[in-house]
This record gives sequence, structure tokens and C-alpha cells, in this order.
Amino acid sequence: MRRGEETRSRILEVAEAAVLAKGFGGTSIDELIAETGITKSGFFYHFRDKNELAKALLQRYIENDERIYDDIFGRARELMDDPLQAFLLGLKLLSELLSDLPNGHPGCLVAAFCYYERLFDHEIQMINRDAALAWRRRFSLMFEEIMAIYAPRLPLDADQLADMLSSVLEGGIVLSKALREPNSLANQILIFRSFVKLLFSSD
Amino acid sequence: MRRGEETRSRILEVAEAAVLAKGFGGTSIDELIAETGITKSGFFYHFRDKNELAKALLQRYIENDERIYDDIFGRARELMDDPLQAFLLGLKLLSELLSDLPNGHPGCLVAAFCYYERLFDHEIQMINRDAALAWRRRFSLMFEEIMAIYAPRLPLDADQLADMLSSVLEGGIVLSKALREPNSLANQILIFRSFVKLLFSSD
DNA sequence: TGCCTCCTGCACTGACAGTACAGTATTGCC
DNA sequence: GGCAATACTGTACTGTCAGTGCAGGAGGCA
Repeated sequence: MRRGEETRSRILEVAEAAVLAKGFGGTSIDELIAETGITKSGFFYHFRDKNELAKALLQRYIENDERIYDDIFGRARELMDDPLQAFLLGLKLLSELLSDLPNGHPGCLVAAFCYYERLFDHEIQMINRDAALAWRRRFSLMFEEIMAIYAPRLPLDADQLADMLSSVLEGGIVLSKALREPNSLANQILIFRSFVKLLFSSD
Repeated sequence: MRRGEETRSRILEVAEAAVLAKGFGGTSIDELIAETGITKSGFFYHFRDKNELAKALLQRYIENDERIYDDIFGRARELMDDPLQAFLLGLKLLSELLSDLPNGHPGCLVAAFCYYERLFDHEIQMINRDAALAWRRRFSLMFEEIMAIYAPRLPLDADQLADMLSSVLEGGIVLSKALREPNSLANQILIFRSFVKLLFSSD
């Protein structure tokens, strides 16, 4: 019972790193069991097939991702009375968190799975879609709170701004990987942050 | 001579669509030769191995990508005397081009290959890096031209703004794929465009 | 006529995703 | 202590896939 869960999560941990580095199609089960120290039968005891591994991997990643955002923006909201200041602090904290990763962001599974879509079943595609919609909802709520107080200098709605933040995050990950400049992502977040500041400035 | 080139480019065309839909690891050579109508030996006559296919695929994609940007921003520059107006027109043309694609952007090979990096040789990783650096150079030159005339409202340099545009493009592709909203990318470009307008407005 | 380009056909190898199923060690519960 | 569920191991197999090696053939062109 307890031991089973531990083995399962060890497989997922090894698999996540491998998938982010080599893609899902480039990650073999044989390789995962070798690194985890179990047998093939053991692997298939935990996951019916590779698709089920993908599903578990994605769900685990999304849960962790949400927890990180809850922590960062929750803490920022507690520290600041003003929603704009809280959001700006949250972005700052996020960029600092990413700067502290020595090898940069390891990659986003949602993005990795976007480029593998046709080989996954419909359920995984929906989990991926829900994750992107959750980002939109999360950030959109923050922008709505800000807009209740501050008038933006551009006629943008909260959803558009939320999607822009998601885009900058996802694109920043891709770009920092392609450029081999781990700090590029944290930098992009700060630039977006100063844009938000400008957008809601009364000057 | 002529016939060989034609077969080779037919393979590349089929392969590009497959790789963007299923990832490189999820695309089999058997599948490519079935769709192209040649034999396995024929495939290996044109490409030594799958890595060389990847290289040719990436180079072809980047050349095409550069040609599109040359066309769009070149035309915009001819139509407008002012570099800011030319850039804003270019972004508008780009978003319209992407809106006209019925299924949305098919995906960026540079991004797809980022999530497969460890299985490619060093050369491919460098081609990918050069492509991202070329985007930076291209957009940076435009921002420099703009900044020679207009003072930005934020203390950003041209490279940072260039990388932000690349991020929005790459992230917009990922997000529109994840959300299954093909128009999301074009929308993001227009939002970035209005940010640029605000940044260089004298108001 | 002969060489070069552009393939086809065939017969392999080794890695990998499963499938099937029998057996076993450990653990929790009654 | 016995029993059953959990969490595996071991073995043996299938089909797909990347890649190798090599012989040979069709068509163009010099």
C-alpha cells in the first residue's frame, strides 16, 4: 500500500525528467525501469500502458504547477493590500524562483505534450486544455481585481492579459531552452511585469 | 538530379507535418515512406539516418520562416516611412496571415526540437540556437530603428523587446495548441502590438 | 557504351512497446 | 497463525521500428 505509492512516484519522478529532456516519444520504458531499479512487469503493474504513464505524469505536473502558483501569488496577496502591488510582487517572486534554478526551467509538460498530441488519447488532450484554461482563470481573476481599482491604458480584457502571461511563460521556456540562456525566462517575466506596471500607471 | 531533389523535398514535406503533429520521436520512417510512396532504401539514400532528416527538416523550416518574415516586414517597411508604423503594420499583417490559417499555426519546429534536445547531436542544437538568435537580431534591428526616433516609456533595450516578441510568438503557438483555440496566437500578436504602441506613445 | 544518379528488393540486427502468465515476498487484517 | 491482497519478479513471446548491407536495375547524358 505505502510501498506501492512510493515506487509509483519514483517512476513518475524519473519519467518526468526524461520526458522533459527527450520528449515522450524519445523516452523508453526500458530506460525508466533501469533507472528506477524495477522490472518491466513491475512497471506495467503500476501503469497499463505508456499512455497511462503520460496521464499520471501530466496530472502530477499540473498539480505541482498549481501548488507553486498558489504559494507565490497567495503569499504576495497576503503581503500587499493592493491587488496590483500583490500581482507585481508575485511576478517578482516568480522570476526570482526561476533565477534560482541552476539549469533554468526544466520545461513544461503541457507544452511538451502539445507537440505529441496525435499520439495521445482524447482524455490527455482535455487535461492539457483544462490546465491552460486554469492558468487563464487564475491570472484573469487577478487582473479583474486590479481592473476594479485601476483603469488600464489599453482596452484589454482580463482574459487577454491572462493569456499573454501564459504565452510569455511558455514562450520564455522555449526561448531559454533554444538560446541556452537559462535566465532568459526570468528576464521575460520582469519585462512583462514592467508592461503591467505601465498599463495600470495613472501618470 | 532533378528527380532526386523532388523526392527529397516530398519526404521533407510529409515529415514536417508528421513531426509537428506527433513529435519527432513519435514519427516513424516506415510511416514516412508509406506516405511518400518510396522504399526504405530510397529513404536512406537521401538521409543517412533520422538525425540527418531532423537537420534537413529544421534547416528547411528556418529558411521558410525567415522568408515569411522578410516578406511581411519588408513589405510593411516599404509601405511606411516611419519605422514604428512599419513595425506595427508588420505585426498586423502577421496576425492576419495567421488568422487565415484554417487550423491555426501548425507548430514551430524549433520549439518541438527543444523538447527533444538530448537525443539530437550538438549540430542540431546549434542550428536551433542560431534560429532563435536570428529572431532576436531581426526584431532587435527594428526596435533599434524605432528607438532612434521614439523614446520608450520603459527602460528596455532592443534585445529584450525582440526576445519578448519571440516569446509571445512561441508561447502563443503552444497556448493556441493547448487551448484548441487557433485564433489565440493572432490575438496575442495584436495585444503585443498595442503594448508596443503604448510603449512608444508620446501622450 | 559506360558511368552516374536514383532508386528497388531482400535479408538481416537490435531496441523497444507491449502481452501473458506463473510464481513470490511482504504486509495488514481477522 | 492463516488468508488474502498488494507489490512485485522472471520468463518467454509478438510486432514495430531504426538502421545496415549489398546486389541490382531504370533512366539520363557524355
